[in-house]
Amino acid sequence: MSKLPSPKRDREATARRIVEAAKTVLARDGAAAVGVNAVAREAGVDKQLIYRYFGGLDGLIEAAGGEIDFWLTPADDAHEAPKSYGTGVARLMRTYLAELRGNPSARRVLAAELSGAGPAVKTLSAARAKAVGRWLAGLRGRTGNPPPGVDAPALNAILLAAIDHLALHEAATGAFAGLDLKKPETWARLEKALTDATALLDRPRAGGP
Amino acid sequence: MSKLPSPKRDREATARRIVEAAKTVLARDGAAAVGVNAVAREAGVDKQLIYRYFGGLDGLIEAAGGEIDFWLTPADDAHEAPKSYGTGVARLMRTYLAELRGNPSARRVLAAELSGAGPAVKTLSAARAKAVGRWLAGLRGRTGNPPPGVDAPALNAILLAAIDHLALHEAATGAFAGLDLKKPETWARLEKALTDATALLDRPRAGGP
DNA sequence: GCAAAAAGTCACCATACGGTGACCAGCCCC
DNA sequence: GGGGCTGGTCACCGTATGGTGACTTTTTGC
Repeated sequence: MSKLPSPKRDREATARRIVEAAKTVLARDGAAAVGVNAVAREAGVDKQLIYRYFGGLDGLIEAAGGEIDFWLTPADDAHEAPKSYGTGVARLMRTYLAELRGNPSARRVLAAELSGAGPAVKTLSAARAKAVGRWLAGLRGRTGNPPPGVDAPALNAILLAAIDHLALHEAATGAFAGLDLKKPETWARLEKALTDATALLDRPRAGGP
Repeated sequence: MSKLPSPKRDREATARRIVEAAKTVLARDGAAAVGVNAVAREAGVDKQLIYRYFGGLDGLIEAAGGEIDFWLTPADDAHEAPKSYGTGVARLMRTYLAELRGNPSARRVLAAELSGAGPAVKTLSAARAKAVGRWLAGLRGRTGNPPPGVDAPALNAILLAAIDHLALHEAATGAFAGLDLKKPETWARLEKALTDATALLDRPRAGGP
């Protein structure tokens, strides 16, 4: 047998385990905790291997960053076409919000981007930006373009930013701007307000008819 | 001379310097950097004093947290009453956005809340929540209440969350949801979209007349 | 079969951290 | 003056980090 490596002493498998451990640590303990020792410990491997295989933490992060789609399981609920661009966005926002609130790992990655900790940031946010872009483009393909005179990208960005921020605050502080984010009814109100805001996407002008 | 303490060996002054140093470190290096050693070094003081005067890091944070209004120089532009609740909120949001974008220390504190690093979070966010609450209440006092049927707190929270998040992303990654946050025209678009969204605050119902 | 290369492990270094105890140096008051 | 008291400093401990060199064990190629 020439090509199949025996189960032990397999470089590729070990490198994979290291990358996986890095993602795990990032998701579980946050960006600040991602270090050579912690990752090696998580992987059950000597940290020396990280230096050998990836040239250090930076290389590891770069390698791991490329694999981070795991946190945006897109939930492509494309099964039926929405009535309008705005209602499509509304549904997408609700889906995204639910996904984010139920996914601590995703929130950790989100927070990591903001903290600006280390070189992980740019690779992570680049990957995420691409995913979000693809996502919105897909929606536009399904529902047609928003009406002219409406700056859909700007409004979408605002809604997404709000969702990200509120989900982050739910986990970090449990409150925001006087709202108790631990109560389910607060989230119902926020969801409704979010949905109402998407109505702006379907008007030719914000001022009304 | 009975009451004036000599320039050295003044407990109150030293304690003040320590608190000041803590705030400086927090604003300059972020929440993760706030530690006994770093603060003592910044204050030019032995860390032992931190334990003696504040009982440790937690006490210090608590003492410093109470003083943190510095980053929300409120810019109380109350000089003239706005036409409606919505336009008042719009102006307030614009002011807040400008303040936040121009104040790196404020952003650091904001990010600190999200990172959930250490015990600083809860005191900080509590102080901030109180300030924001006072702020919005003041506005309501000047412009009257929003029309019924509009969930103003929820929408305000969404707008504030979006502003926070976008300002944070400008500093951390320079982009969000496909928008280039380094270009001034992007911010003009966002400001306009934000302003448009505040129009929802003046309608009795989001669905139109 | 055997040597070389590769995979994995161990021991160590310098540094920094949070935390604690002992030690000086002024001040106040009896 | 001579205790106390208190503000301030120094030295140290245990632990954890990032990083490096030397070592052993396995796999591979000839």
